[in-house]
Parts: sequence; structure tokens; C-alpha cells
Amino acid sequence: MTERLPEVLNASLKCFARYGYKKTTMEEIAEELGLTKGALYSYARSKKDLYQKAVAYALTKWQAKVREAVEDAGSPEEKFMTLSFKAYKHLAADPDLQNILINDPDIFPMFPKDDPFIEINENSRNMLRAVLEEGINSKIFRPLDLDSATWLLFSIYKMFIIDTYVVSDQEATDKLFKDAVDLLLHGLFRQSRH
Amino acid sequence: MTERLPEVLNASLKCFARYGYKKTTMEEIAEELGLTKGALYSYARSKKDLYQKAVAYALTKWQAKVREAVEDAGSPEEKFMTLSFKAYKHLAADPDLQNILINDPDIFPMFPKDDPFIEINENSRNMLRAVLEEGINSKIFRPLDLDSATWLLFSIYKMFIIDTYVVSDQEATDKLFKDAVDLLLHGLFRQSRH
DNA sequence: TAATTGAACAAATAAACATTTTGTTCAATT
DNA sequence: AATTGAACAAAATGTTTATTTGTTCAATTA
Repeated sequence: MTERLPEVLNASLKCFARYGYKKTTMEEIAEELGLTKGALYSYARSKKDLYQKAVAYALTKWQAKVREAVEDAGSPEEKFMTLSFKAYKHLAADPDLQNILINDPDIFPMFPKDDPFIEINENSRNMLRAVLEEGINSKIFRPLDLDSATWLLFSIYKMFIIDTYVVSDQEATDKLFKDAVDLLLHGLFRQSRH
Repeated sequence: MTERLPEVLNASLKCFARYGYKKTTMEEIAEELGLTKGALYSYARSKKDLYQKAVAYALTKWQAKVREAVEDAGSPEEKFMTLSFKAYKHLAADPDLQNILINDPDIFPMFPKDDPFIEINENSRNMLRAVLEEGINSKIFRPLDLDSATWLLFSIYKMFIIDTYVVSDQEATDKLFKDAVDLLLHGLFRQSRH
């Protein structure tokens, strides 16, 4: 059972990406796979369930890619930069996922009321938090409040992600992103004062 | 003519704040003022126009208050902190404006498609930019890219403003805000490196 | 003279209903 | 075990009618 699950989820994501959840019919998805709509109910309980499984699948792949890259990095500084750039660049190269996020901003919410993918997002947040903690413990980063810093940087990260798929030409945002990482590493002040 | 304009705009804002634009009727607003609805058309061309005038009025008052405070501050550092905290605190103390922003997030958009109050928001952005420029010129701030830094900090500022009226208990956000200003001034690194 | 009224009208919204599309189930088939 | 295809239920859409609400303006008020 569920041999073809990844195939089904990819096809679903592709269809949902085109016109959003509401406008997509089970028949379209079945057609994309060369099946009839009844068959889809072997893979998900309902249309909504199919949608959530497909999105979760894409988000998890994204996250895994970032995690691998961060594990290969050495210093906390390098880890922070890798985390930032890998996460940012992966989405920039995936128009399907971008469209999904455009049509349904609740998936990756700037201001979550209730986050439907809370577990996945928690995971990402914890990845960032671990990097910050290592940086603080090794005295490379300042003795920041870990909770505040995690919240702030994750929010800024979300901001860039959303900016990437909502508006804006790629090049301009690329420069902004680079400058932002620099500002966050070094701060506004010319010299740090203690 | 328009002797009572401020009074009319305040009453309008109060009504719009209660249930949002759509649910508010011209009759309600007129009643609030002890008038009949026809009279309102001496102050605005239409319901939409009345709403925009009322919101613009509130935003401009907010901005003027911040500008005064910043002019009283001395160093760029002090100006930056005054700008941040005054803007943040003023909204926290104005539930009517908060409600307006909750019901109509387009007024102060995190990711503007087309900003209905672009002129007012441009003004705020320029206020921030001037502070940053002074800080860079006087060598107190690092030689940042002025455009990038202005964009980033204004976006973070918007993030906090929205967080303030969308969710969250006041105390938690207050601490986050304080920590964020600190992080932005000093950066992540323990020591700056040049 | 400028602001306001109140009736008249136009436009938008909501309610009620009929029609069509789409999601879901399941016994039969591959 | 996966898939089909017909049957059914549920949701979405279109259509008409009734009600509310926005807007205009000649007459009135202060």
C-alpha cells in the first residue's frame, strides 16, 4: 500500500500550485496521475487531507535539505550563514512551493494565529536556536537572550521568505538579504561596547 | 467650512474601530455626532473617503508625536532608540487605532502590494533613514548600505507594530522589543571585526 | 452663507430558492 | 491491494426577490 504516495503527493502539489486549493478538483489531480478520483481516497481521507499531506511533504523536503547543509558547516558563524542562505535559496528555486505559499499564506504565517504546520515550523526554529546557543556558549556570539534572539531572527527569516514569494525582483532581494545577514551579525554600531 | 472636521473624523474612527468598515453605517456615525447621515457629505465625498480621511488623520497624529520626540533627542543612538520606542508605545496605548489596523491590515502592510497611505509611510521611512544617515556620517554606526538598512529596520519595526495589535501579551512583546533593539545595535558577534 | 435636514432614488447586500458541480462512499472489477 | 464507475451527499454557483444602506439635492435652519 501507498507505494505511489510520493508520486501522488507531487502531482497534487503541482495541481494545487496552479490555482490554489479551492479551484483544484479531485478529478484534475486524478487526471494528472491517469487515475479516477475514487482512487485518490487510498492515499488520503479527504481533499483537505491530501492537500495537507502534499504541503507537509514539500516542507519536510525543504527542511531536510537545510539540515544537511548546516550539519556540514563548521563554526556557529558558518552555520548561521548556511542556514540563512540555504533556506532562502531553496525556495527561490521552487516555483511550485512559492505558488502554494502565495495562495495560502497560512502555511508559513508571519503572525501565526494557529499554525497548521506547527511541528515542522517548530523544527526549523529549533535548528536556528541550536546554532545560536552554540555560538553563545563558544563565546563567538554575545550573551544574548536565547528566546528573544531566536524569535527575532526567525521572524526576520520568515519576512524574507515571504518577501521572496510575494513581491520583488530576485536581485534586489538578494542584496537585501546579504546586507541583512551582515547587519545582524555585526549590528549598527561601529564598535561593540561592553 | 469644515470647522468641525476633526470632531467628525474622530467620531468616524471610533465607529469604524468598533466593527470595521463594512459593518459601520453612515447613520451610526451621524448618530454618534447628533447629525443625520446627509450632513456627513459636507466632510467627505463618500463613505470610503470618510474612512480614509479618518485613518490618515490618526496616522498623521501618531507620526507627529514621534517626530517631536526624535527632534528632542541628541545622538543618533538616542534618536534611534527614541524613534523605536515612541512609535511602538504610542500604538500600544491607542486601542481604537489598533482595532482599525486589525480589521484592515492593508493600512499598515507588512508586504505592501499597493499601500493606500504610501505618503505617510514614506515619511516614517525617511525619518528612520535620516537617523541612520546621521549615525553613519558621524562614524557612530558602521558604513552600512543605507537603503538596505532602512528597508530592514523599517520592516522589523512594522513586524513589531503588527505583532502588537495582532497577538500577544504586552509584557512579552515589550521584552522582545527591548532585546531586538539591543541586537540590532550590537549584532550577534561578541566583538566587531574589521 | 454655510451647515443641516429629510425625502427620493440608486446601489449594494442579504435571503430564498433552484441548479450544477464536486467531494465521498462502496460494491464490483482488475 | 489498487482501481473503477455509478450512486449519493454536500458544497458551490446562479437567479430572483426583498431589504438595507449609500448618495443626491431642493428646501430649511441658524
